[in-house]
Amino acid sequence: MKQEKKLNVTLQQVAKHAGVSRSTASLVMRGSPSITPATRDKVLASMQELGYVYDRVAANLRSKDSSTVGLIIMELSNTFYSELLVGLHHKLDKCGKTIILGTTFDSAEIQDRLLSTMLEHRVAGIILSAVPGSPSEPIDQICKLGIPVVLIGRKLDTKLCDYVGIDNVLGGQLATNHLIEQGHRRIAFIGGYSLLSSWRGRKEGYDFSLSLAGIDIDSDLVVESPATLQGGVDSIQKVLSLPNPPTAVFCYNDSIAIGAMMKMKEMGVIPGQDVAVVGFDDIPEASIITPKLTTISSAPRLMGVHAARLLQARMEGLSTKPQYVILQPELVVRESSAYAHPENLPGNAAAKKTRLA
Amino acid sequence: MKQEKKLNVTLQQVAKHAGVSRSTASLVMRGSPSITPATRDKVLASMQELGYVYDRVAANLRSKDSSTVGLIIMELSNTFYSELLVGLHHKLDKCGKTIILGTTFDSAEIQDRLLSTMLEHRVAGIILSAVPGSPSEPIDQICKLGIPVVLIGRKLDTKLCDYVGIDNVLGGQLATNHLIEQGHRRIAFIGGYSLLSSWRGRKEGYDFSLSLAGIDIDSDLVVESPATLQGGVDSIQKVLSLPNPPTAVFCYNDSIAIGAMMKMKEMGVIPGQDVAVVGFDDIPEASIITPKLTTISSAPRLMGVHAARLLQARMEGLSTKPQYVILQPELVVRESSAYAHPENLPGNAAAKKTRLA
DNA sequence: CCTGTTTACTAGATCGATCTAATACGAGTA
DNA sequence: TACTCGTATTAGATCGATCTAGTAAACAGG
Repeated sequence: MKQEKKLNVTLQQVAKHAGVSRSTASLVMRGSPSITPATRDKVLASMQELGYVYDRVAANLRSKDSSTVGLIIMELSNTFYSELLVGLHHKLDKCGKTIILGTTFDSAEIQDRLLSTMLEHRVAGIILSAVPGSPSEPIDQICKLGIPVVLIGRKLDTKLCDYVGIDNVLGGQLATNHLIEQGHRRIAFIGGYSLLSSWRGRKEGYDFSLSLAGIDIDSDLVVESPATLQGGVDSIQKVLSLPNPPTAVFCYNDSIAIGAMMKMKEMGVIPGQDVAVVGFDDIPEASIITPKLTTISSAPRLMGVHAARLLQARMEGLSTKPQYVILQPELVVRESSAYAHPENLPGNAAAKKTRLA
Repeated sequence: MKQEKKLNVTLQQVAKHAGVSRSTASLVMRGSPSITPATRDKVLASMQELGYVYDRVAANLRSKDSSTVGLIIMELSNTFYSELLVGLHHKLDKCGKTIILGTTFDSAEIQDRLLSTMLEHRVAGIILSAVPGSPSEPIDQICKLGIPVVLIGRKLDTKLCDYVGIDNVLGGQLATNHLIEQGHRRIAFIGGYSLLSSWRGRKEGYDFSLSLAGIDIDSDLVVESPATLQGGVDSIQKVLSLPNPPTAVFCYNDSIAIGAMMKMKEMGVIPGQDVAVVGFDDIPEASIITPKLTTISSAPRLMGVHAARLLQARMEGLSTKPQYVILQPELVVRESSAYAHPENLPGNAAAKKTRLA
C-alpha cells in the first residue's frame, strides 16, 4: 500500500528555493492578481526546476472544496451508458472536475458501498443511475449532507434530487402507435422488469395506445426478462410459441430487440417481415443489424450533458428546488417495422418498400 | 466551488462523544487489534449516532498512500474499452482502489492534461492506453516519480512500464492465413493508422502470411483510415473500386469491418459471399451483425484483469523489471468468411455451408 | 512631514486524518 | 513491596496545502 518513497516536492520547498514564503508560492499557484510578474516568474521557474506537482488532495482538504464528482452506473458494456458518459465527461472537463467511476451491475449492495466510497472521497456531487428497487433513504441522506445527487434514467421515490430522463410514457406511445398504424393488432411488450420506473412508463404508454385504438390488453403478450440480449432471446421464444402469437413486438430496449431478432432468424421467422420489431434507446448497433431496427431515440449523450449541467448548477450553490429534465423521445423508423401488416389495411404503400440485403 | 456549509463530523468529535482520544478513534476506524471490544463498540456507536463519514482524503494525505488509480483511455463508446473496464473494475474493487477516469479521444494534448490531473490527485498508479504517436517522456517521468504505469493495447517506446497487449503479429497471421486457406489471393488490409503499434503488428503478420504463401504484396490493397465505422465505409469503397479489386478484406478492427460490410450491402456486394471479411477484437456486435463476422478475439476483459494484476503487484512495491503480458489472439470463424473462394480450390466443403437469414 | 490607502508579501493557525513516542495500568515475578 | 513487562490508550507533531490577519514599503494628498 505505502509508496512514494521519494520525498515529494512541496510548495514549502519551492518557496524556499525561490526565496519567498509558502503563502506567496500558493498565491502564484492559484494565479492571484496581486503578485508581481517578477516574483511570479521566479516561483514558476523554481517549480519547473524542482519538478513540483500540485497536491490537489491537500489543497482540497484545507479549502473544503472538491474537484471530483462520482458517477455510478450499472455497467459500461451497455452502449447507452458509454454514450451518456461522452456527454458528461465533456461537460465536466470544462469546469475542472474529475470523474470517479463505479459500476453496480444492478446490485443494491454494491451501490451502497460505492455511495459510501464516493462520500469518503469527498466528491462534490454524484450522478447516479440507481439500481432498480433500491431504497431511497441513503440517497436522501447524502442530499441532506449537502452533496447534490442527480438521478439519471431511473427515478426513485426521493423528492430531494434532480432527475434527468426521457418521457417513457410518450416513448411507449410512439412505438405502439407506429405498430398500430402499420396494421398490427396483436402487439407484445417484452423484456425489462416492472421494478424499473422506465419499464412502468413505457408499459403505461403501450397500454394507453392500445386502449385508445380499442385493442384489448392481453397479459400473455407482456413478458418480463433481464434487459439483455439473452433476455430478448428468451422472451421472444415465449411469445411466439403462444397459441395466438403476436404480429409485432415492442421491446423494452434495443439489446432485447436485437436478441429477439437473432432468435427469430434462428426460428425461421423473418423479423421486419413476419413480425415487426421496435426497440428503445437507438444504440449504435440498431442501425447496423439486419434488418435495421426501428426504435425510440433517447439521446443518451444529451442526457449526459443535461445531468452535468444540473450538477454544475447545484455545485455552484444555486440551491433551488429539485429540477426535472424530461427529454422528448423520437421515433426512428427503419427496416424492422417497414412491412405493414396485411390485415385491416386498405391500400398500403409501406408494404412495397424494399429491404436491403 | 465552495460547498459543504454544514460542518462535517470529524474523528475528533466522535472521540469526544465517545469519551476517548482522536488516536483511539482512529485505531478503531482502522480495525486495530489492540483495542478493547468495549471501547471499540463505544466508538462505533458514537460514529453511528453522529453520522460520521470517514475522510479518506485527509487520511491519504497523512499516511502518504493513495486509494485511487487513474484510467486513461481513448473513449468508451468503443466496446473494446468498456469490456476492458469490466475486468479492471472488478479486480481493483477487490483491493479497495477507486477508479479515476479520463478519456483522450486520441488527442495528445488532452492526454497530457489528464496525466497531470491524475498526478495531482495522487493516484497510486495509472493504466494508460496511449494516444498513438504521443511522446514517451511524460510517461517516463511519472514512472521515475515512483508511480507505476501500465500500458494497455498500445505500446510506447518507454522501457520503464509494464505492458498488456495481444500478439498483433500472430493475429494478423491468423486472419490472413484463414483467408488464404479459403482460396483468396487478393486480400486487402484496411483501416487504422500506421502510427499505431497494433496496426504495425497486424500488418506485419499480414505481410508475413502473404509472402509465406508466395503472394506479392500490393500496396494499393493497404488503406489507412480512422478506426471507426465511417473509416470502414470509406476504405472498402476505395479498394473495391480498384481495377483489380480484392476478394477478401482483413480489417484493422471490428468497427471497420462492420462499416465495410454496411457499405458493401449498399453497393450490392454480398459480404461473406462476394467478398470475405475478417475483423479484429471480437466485440459483441460481431456476432450480431448479418453476416456474423469472422474475427480475431483479443479478450479485452482478460486484458483488464491482467492490467489490474500488474498494477497491483507494482503498487505493493514489488519493484521488479518491467513486465510484458502478451495474450494470444484466437481466430473465431463465423459467416463473413464462410464461402471459400472458387479459384484454386480442389474440393471445398466450406462453400456448401449455409448462411442464416 | 505626517497620515491614510493601496499593494506585495508573510507568519502562524488550520483542514481531518495518521504517526511517533510516551503514558497509565494491571498482571506476573522475585 | 518493588520491579519488570505487555497492553490499551493518548498527547502532540505531522502530511501539504489554504486561510486569516497582519506587516512593511510605496505612494498620494493635505
